Amino acid sequence: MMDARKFRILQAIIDDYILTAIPVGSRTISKKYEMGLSSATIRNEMSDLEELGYLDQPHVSAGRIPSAKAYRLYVDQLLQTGKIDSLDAANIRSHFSERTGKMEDVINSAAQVLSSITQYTSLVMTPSGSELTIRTLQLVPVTTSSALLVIVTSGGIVRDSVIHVDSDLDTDALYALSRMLTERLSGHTLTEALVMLEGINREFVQKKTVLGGIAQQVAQVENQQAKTRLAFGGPSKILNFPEYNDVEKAKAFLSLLESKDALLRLLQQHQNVAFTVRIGPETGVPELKECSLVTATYSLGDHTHGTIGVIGPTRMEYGRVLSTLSAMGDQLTRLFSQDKE
Amino acid sequence: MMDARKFRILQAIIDDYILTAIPVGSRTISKKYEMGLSSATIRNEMSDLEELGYLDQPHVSAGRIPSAKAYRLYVDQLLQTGKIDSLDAANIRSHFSERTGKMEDVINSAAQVLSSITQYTSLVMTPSGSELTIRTLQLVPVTTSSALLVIVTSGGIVRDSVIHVDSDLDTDALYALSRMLTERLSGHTLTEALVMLEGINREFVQKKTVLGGIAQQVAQVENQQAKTRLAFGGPSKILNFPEYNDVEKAKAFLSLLESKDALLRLLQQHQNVAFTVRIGPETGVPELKECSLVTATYSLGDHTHGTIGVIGPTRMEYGRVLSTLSAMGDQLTRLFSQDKE
DNA sequence: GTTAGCACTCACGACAAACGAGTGCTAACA
DNA sequence: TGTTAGCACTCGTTTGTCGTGAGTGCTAAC
Repeated sequence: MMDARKFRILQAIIDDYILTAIPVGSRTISKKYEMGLSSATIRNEMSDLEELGYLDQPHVSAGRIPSAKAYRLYVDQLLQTGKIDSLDAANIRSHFSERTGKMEDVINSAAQVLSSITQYTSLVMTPSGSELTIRTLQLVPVTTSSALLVIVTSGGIVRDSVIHVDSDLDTDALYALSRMLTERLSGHTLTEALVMLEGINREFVQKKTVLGGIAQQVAQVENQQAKTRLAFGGPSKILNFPEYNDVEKAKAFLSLLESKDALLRLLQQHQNVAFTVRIGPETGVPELKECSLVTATYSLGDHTHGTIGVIGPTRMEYGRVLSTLSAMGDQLTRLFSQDKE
Repeated sequence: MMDARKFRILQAIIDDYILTAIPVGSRTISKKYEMGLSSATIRNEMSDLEELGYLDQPHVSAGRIPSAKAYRLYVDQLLQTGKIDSLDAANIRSHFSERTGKMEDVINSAAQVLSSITQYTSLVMTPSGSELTIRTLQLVPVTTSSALLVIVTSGGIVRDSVIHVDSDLDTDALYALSRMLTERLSGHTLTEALVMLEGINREFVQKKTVLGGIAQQVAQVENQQAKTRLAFGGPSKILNFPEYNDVEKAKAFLSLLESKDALLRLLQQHQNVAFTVRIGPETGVPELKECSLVTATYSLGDHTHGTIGVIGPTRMEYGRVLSTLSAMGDQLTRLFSQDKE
């Protein structure tokens, strides 16, 4: 039913459609891609391919366009043969030299680079808070009644937020408290830390306000709000593609991006797989039914993984995107493993 | 040449056009806005107004649309009579209750609220670094060779970034250094601090790496990169307006937003004026020649000012936007003056 | 199994006609 | 002298028609 020749033809159709975004006809295939077959033969094969569900026909007098099922086949093939070369590695390294160690800056910068290389909208996500272990806690006075709580976690990730503190705590007292907390909590995950903080809270009742604030903040870091965990690059890049020439569609897409929570959920779905390709309806998000989402992961060295990804039209250059993501993932992994020392 | 009646007619035309975005004809004015005048009279007046440069005519059989000059007159009138009521104050307060003290969070949240109330794209900018005075400096160890430099400035603004440190400095040493630096630099502006750091650097030659890193970072905070100083809300809101139904225009607009530097420059131009209204070409930015930019300022209590603004089509609801900005400015000012204590 | 040929379908662009919103001008009116 | 009714005119928009061409499916011959 699906022999090698059909597959070659399907591949040609997909390649052509990815390039041009216009429905491809039998003549195009027989002439542009040297198959040694006449258009009539191609036509018969295309008819079969349509029956098998790999091709759609916008209307009877137009060419065919690949279905989601076709892209799925195409991508599976791509992943299997593993033609993912890390050619762009050098390119990425050159763009990505600035070594600020702050997590937020890193993911922003990574997203920027990713979208400028791929020319698609890109997403970069930090590991979920619950997987991280604490390295240092420190309180920095801001006003007499508030302080900045800095939490340094494994992989050199820094999170901070302002909390209320009892006003009788001066800089030195805050520092002492910080050292105590660091000593006790260091090496534990945020989830564990939360439990331990309960105990500490009972122990130092007179410091209730601060400790309560800290616990609250740790909890917030744990199920981190979308805003800081997710960065994206080139959101308006989607407008470069003819399938988004419709303003309504564009608005729906951009609005989706603005509500980062939905995206976070999407990226978190398959957090442990090295590569993920979700094509059109496979994303499960109505706004993305004409988009594909390709993701890869990077490692922080200690079993925690972050996710990077690219969103574009279903007729995405999967090969190029996959290899770029792969290279970027490696780069990020290297960056964070350096930090560990 | 420009009597009261003409002005009333012009105002009606502007109001109508702001509402509908379609060229308004003489009949509409005479019927919808009860002028007690026939369409023929209005017609004569409109002809005069066009000659005076207040109205444009897309083509001969269409109605008239207000020119930039007309909006200018309209807005000046608005500002003069000062009909800017802070009606939305309660609304803003309700949206804006969360009191995280971190500057980045505050401006993001403010931008969000602003765009959700006005339904335009909003901008919120922190004061420029050079105006701020230092309150606290603190180093938090991240890895053995890097630390997070936290700079707390006047108004409770917190900036942080990772720097390299000499590896022989442990947590306590970093703390001691932090206290010393805070004691010396506290109360000085960032610009002054830079000069002083040079001196300190000569004094403690053995701490060259850290001090150098700090100086570099202070300098970077001073002419702060756009990324952290500027937040915007609802970037895709512009797509709701028919004048941006063209994908090309939309792309140009969104790309401009993505390069935050250009916007920063624009917002900084009139930093000290309470209100600014720049209409179409007045912005000086080609991409914004069909947009208006309205800004207001908020105060951090100590002579430093931040800017908030709204970008929308030239037919913007100036009155509503101005009063919303005014209310939001007050709210932010109050927020930061609380922080001061 | 492959291919040439041919009738058929149908989106798309061009062109024309009908439409109508809005104008400017003129003449009559208060 | 200012206002208004009336009317011819303009011109963008809408609607309809038609020709064109890309592409198809089917049939028959190789």
